[in-house]
Amino acid sequence: MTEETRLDTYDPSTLEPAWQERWEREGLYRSDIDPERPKHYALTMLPYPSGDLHIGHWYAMAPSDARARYMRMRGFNVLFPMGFDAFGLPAENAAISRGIHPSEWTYSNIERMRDQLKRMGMMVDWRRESVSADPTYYHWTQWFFRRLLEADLAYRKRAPVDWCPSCNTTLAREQVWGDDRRCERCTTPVVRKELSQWFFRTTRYAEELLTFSGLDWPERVETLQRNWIGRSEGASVVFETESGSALEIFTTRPDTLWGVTFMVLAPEHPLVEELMSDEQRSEVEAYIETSTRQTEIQRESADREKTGVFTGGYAVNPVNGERVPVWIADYVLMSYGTGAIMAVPAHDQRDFEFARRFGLEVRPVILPDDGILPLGEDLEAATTDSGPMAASGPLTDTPADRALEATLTYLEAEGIGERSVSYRLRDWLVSRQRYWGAPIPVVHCRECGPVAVPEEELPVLLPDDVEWLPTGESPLKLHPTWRHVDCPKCGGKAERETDTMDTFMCSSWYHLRYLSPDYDQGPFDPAEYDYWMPVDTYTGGIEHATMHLIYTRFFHKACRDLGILQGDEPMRMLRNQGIILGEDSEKMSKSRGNVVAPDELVDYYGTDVMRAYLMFFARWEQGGPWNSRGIEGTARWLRRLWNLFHEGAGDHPVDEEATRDLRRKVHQTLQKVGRDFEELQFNTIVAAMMELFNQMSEASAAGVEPDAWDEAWSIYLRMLAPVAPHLAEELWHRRGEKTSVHRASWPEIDEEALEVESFTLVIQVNGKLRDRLTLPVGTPEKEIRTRALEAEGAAKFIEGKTVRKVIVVPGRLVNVVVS
RNA sequence: GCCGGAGUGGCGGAAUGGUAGACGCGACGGACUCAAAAUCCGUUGGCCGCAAGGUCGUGGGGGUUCGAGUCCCCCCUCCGGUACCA
Repeated sequence: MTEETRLDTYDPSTLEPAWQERWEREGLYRSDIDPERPKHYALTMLPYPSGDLHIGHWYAMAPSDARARYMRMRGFNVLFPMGFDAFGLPAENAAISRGIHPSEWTYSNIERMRDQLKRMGMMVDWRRESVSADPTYYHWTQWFFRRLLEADLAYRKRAPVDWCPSCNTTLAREQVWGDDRRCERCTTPVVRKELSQWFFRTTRYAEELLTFSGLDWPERVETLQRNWIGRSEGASVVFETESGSALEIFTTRPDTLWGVTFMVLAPEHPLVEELMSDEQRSEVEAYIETSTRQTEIQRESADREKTGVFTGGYAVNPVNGERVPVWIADYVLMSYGTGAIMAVPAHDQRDFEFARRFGLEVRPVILPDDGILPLGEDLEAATTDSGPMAASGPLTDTPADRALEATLTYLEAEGIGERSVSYRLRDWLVSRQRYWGAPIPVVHCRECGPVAVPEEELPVLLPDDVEWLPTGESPLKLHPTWRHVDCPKCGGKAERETDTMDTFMCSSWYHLRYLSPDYDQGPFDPAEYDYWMPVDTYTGGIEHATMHLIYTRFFHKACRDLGILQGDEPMRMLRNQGIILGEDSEKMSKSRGNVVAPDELVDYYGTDVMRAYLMFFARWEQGGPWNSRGIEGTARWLRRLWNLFHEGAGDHPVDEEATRDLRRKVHQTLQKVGRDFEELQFNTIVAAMMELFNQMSEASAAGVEPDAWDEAWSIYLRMLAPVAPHLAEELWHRRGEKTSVHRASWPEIDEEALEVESFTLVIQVNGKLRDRLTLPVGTPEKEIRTRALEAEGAAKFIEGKTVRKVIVVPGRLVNVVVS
């Protein structure tokens, strides 16, 4: 190829496919276990095969690929695999609207996207490709489900769940987004439905999921997860009811126990039935009825007026023996804490509003700053005072900073309550009423209840012949024969579970399947696991902070506890790319017509230009609006680079200084590029290389030593290899190299070349820049000082003033303080 | 409301507490061309000035410091998350 293409213009359209073909033929990107070398597992989030590789995919993957390539040149044995998150709704919707089988739709999309990915020039070992819709894959998704079920980490319960009326399926809490509770996929507002569904016990790992030790994750993601998990410390306190049951509540303010004037239960609370008096029965039942209906319609805003009803029952406050009325209200949620609260209207705004609405007593028990306890009826809102406790029996006068601790100690000593922690995190709802997913490997038997499908019968295959009607029922339920089976336990008549699994279950372990996609003795080959795991660099969008990234951490920890794998965390380092917006700064969408089509750009500019521009155009973690003219700059850079390479340094007499300066710049750039690759600061990598290129241009005009020129190119092309792999390879071979630049190692920095003979001394007077001097390195401080004071630009600002102080920063600047 | 993050030229963006605006886009001027495009060279934060130079300048206000885009406090705006979570 080197001969034929020696035409002299940079033509990516011939050069790029030729190299791609050769790399594939030579197996350049195969990664195998090599105990001799340190490993590096680089991973980008599993793409959904939606049909075409869009600019967002490019943005996620091309810079990540450059980073992986850099790590490989640094001597790591790099695994950078790729696959597809192939189950999911769009495939099924295509079936419904166009009559194409979801499988056909999915696999033809995969074909196309695989080609597009190859065209990007990614360093992917395609032998390890995994597709989550393959039976050889979901076999193990089902196997994991079984293991979780055996360990009681999967369970089935009837509960009010979020239902998307457009997707016709339930959703996990994490998949309901925004103020108005919309479906994460299709933005339809969700509704509540009471259904029997499968859940994973993510809450069992709430505490452990809060620690991120040993992880290099963005602070932002950790915060999102912490908030999502929502840990609150407090006390659980038991109130006896007059009907004889124990009513347990959770509170973060046990120090206000003496201010309790009533209790509130969630309408669904199991004790409601027992507590309500005959007189209140009809009213209570009517309230329960309307509150259930209300949540079905839509969740109303938080600031609507409080509603509730008295149950007619009473409980006894364990700290003072007082009899307090028990109410029900929908501002208390069954799904948090114990579904019951003690109400302290004087110090909790929600309780306050409720008390005022229904004429309940308000009793302050925290002294305000003025030291005078107000009357409850005078308050206009719950107080946020932080004075000592008041009217609180034995704890009266306890100062605020000791109040919580003192109360907890008191409660424990008296046997009334104990320290307790509550989490906002809910268990993960994994049932989906859709066809195109991994079937839940369970059989329902009238005699034995839900029974796991035996391991040797896995996978439970999806039948091909199914009606895809958006009925709200699982399509598998409508299949004439599929669901009828014998119970694996008793042999009696039974039915298969017809729901499929949330696709987040598939993506919770794909990084493990990549290790050994053909392995059939288990989900992954332990030898591969031992060598490659954990993932060293994980890249993807921030939108998965509380979905995929919590699920996969939970999954990993659960599997660790089941003895399936080792280690506490699946992904050591995480980085998020931002979003590319349209040129109008709006989110890209077909309806807005602001979508950037990568294929067209690649046709026009080539992959290398595209890759380089994606690295350069914005801060990667931030993203931003696309600028189609900006790409010209990157294209120009590579074209000029091509030209300069072929023009050479020319025949000028050698300029020693230019030569020294060039070598210094080369090694400085090498240092900067290496540092920035480590931190995934892609934009400054390209900027630094452009700067070096500019200096090489100047140096060639000035005249440089051939050895220095040669060295510059040798280093330049290796730095370029991760960014523009095809161009770097082509020029590398044109220099006469016989092996691939992608097998070359990252250049070594020559510390000597970095040394400088002189430096610019900045002279400030009162902090303002007044002059600059070029001085030899090693100029004694005393001389620096005098030279600074005499410097022309500075002198006129010093004249006639008193020099108070002279700050000398060696090798950098002098600041003369005058007055 | 609460929890994060961000505000730097016309634009994208650079800057271990030490020369603000690297690099690129755009714009302007010039060369080449019959012409245009491409390419090449130069200029390009605002204001004052013929110039030398001066002066202002990193959302606003205060502070720490010899010195602040960078650290601290208060505020404003935008973006993201979350929201009757007891």
